[in-house]
Amino acid sequence: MKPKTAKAERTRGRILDAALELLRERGYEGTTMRRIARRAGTSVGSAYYYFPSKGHLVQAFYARTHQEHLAACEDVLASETRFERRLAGVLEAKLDTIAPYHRFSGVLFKTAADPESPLNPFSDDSQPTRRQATELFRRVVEGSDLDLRGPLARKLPDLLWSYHMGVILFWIHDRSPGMRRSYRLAQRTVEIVARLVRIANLPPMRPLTRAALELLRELEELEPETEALSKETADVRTSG
Amino acid sequence: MKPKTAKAERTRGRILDAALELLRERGYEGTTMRRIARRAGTSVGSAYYYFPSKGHLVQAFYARTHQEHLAACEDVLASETRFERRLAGVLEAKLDTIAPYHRFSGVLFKTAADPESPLNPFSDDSQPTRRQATELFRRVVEGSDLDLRGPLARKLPDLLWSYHMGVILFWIHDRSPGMRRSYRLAQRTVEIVARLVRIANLPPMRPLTRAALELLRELEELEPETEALSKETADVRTSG
DNA sequence: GCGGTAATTTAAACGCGTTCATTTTGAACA
DNA sequence: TGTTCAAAATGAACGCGTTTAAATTACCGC
Repeated sequence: MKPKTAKAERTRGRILDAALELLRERGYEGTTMRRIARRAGTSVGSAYYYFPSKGHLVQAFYARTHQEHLAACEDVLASETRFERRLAGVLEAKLDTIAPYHRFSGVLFKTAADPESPLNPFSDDSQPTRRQATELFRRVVEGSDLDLRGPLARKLPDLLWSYHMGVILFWIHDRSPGMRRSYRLAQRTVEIVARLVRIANLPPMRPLTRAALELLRELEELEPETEALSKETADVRTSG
Repeated sequence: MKPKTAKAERTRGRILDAALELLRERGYEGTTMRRIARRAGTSVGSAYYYFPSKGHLVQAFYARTHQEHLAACEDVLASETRFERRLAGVLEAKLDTIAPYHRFSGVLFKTAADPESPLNPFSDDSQPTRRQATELFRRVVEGSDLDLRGPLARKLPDLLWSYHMGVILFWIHDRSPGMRRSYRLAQRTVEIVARLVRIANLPPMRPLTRAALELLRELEELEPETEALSKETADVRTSG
């Protein structure tokens, strides 16, 4: 529910602030709806009046860390032109940004695998954040020394986003001090990814590259619903 | 808690049966501990006497579907020798096996991303199941026409297991009728994976392959704890 | 300022997973 | 057969996320 009065605006703000504070201080499980309400000086029902679920509050938390990540990327994206450096810079900035939340990252990120959850990166609720994320990887590619054309150029940002989610999945399970292994994984896989991308369009690899891109295209074609259709086709589907 | 009397054995069995039935009938959320206890003709405390948490009951459910999957793979592993066919057969058998559980798969599999959860495939509780799974992919490779040697041969089963988890992640989010897109993804990526594996040891790809395998080795070296150490090192760590 | 109506706030309630003090059971031994 | 005691079973209780009916508040046209 969007606030419609000035006071409501303030209440909503207090709830969100309380939630973000508590998530930082106590992690996901330690952040209960009752505690959020108490700190915000309101009632639990009020929190639900503005946010449909606890997950939506966490979603706001994600959005904020994503903003921090974007800011942390600006330097490297402005100064580096080598693809490897740009990609590594973005990934390291990401790991730096999310580092404070590692101890409760599991619960925080696990729900991302649940198709019903608002935290799922493919859900409608996450679309703005995800769009911004692939946009970031588009900048990584376009400002780099890679000279790509054709379908690979179009699809690469999405592929890099998926790859970056893989790094995060690894990070979630990383128990090494300072998440050393995750930084190492990022560094080393960046080298490999860059080499793969650079040779993808060379003659010996062309058929394989073509097959992979063709697969992506086909899967998109089979995509059951995109944002625009979902409402109109709902009735059609049930009657068909 | 392990049952120590014949009657206890029966109680434990009734609880497990009730849980598996309900998971099939009503999915994860519909399967409450109270309902499990009622159907088993016992109390909720009793269920907790034998199973530490609801997650451990689900873990038993996993183990059973994995057994079904193994059985469903026997035919193709006995008759086919082409690597592509063996891998595709195993993946299709997997999708077939888990198909009945798709509607509640999200909640069922999401917890796999939580490092604290007993369902996490890297957790100690899941180790037997995971060992069996990589063992399955070892059979896929070893009974095939692939002529591999060296580190790639040793690591390939683990890599295939990770790849297969990726297919499952896709399947969880797949909303197409009959999970068409997932089957298609499996078919097509198998072709790509097979081609990648076959060319990995060819001269032009050697350096890249070597780099990737070196990365795997290094990450294993940094691995913070393996099953054997965890207890002894716990004290050391806290005092260091 | 006032009254009406829509927006906001509240507290109680629900069912959930989990815990625990307590009671009951049953097998081994006298 | 009766006694003992670990094993097994119980149900009330806790805090959680979420829902809801009812009460209160803020705003707008008079």
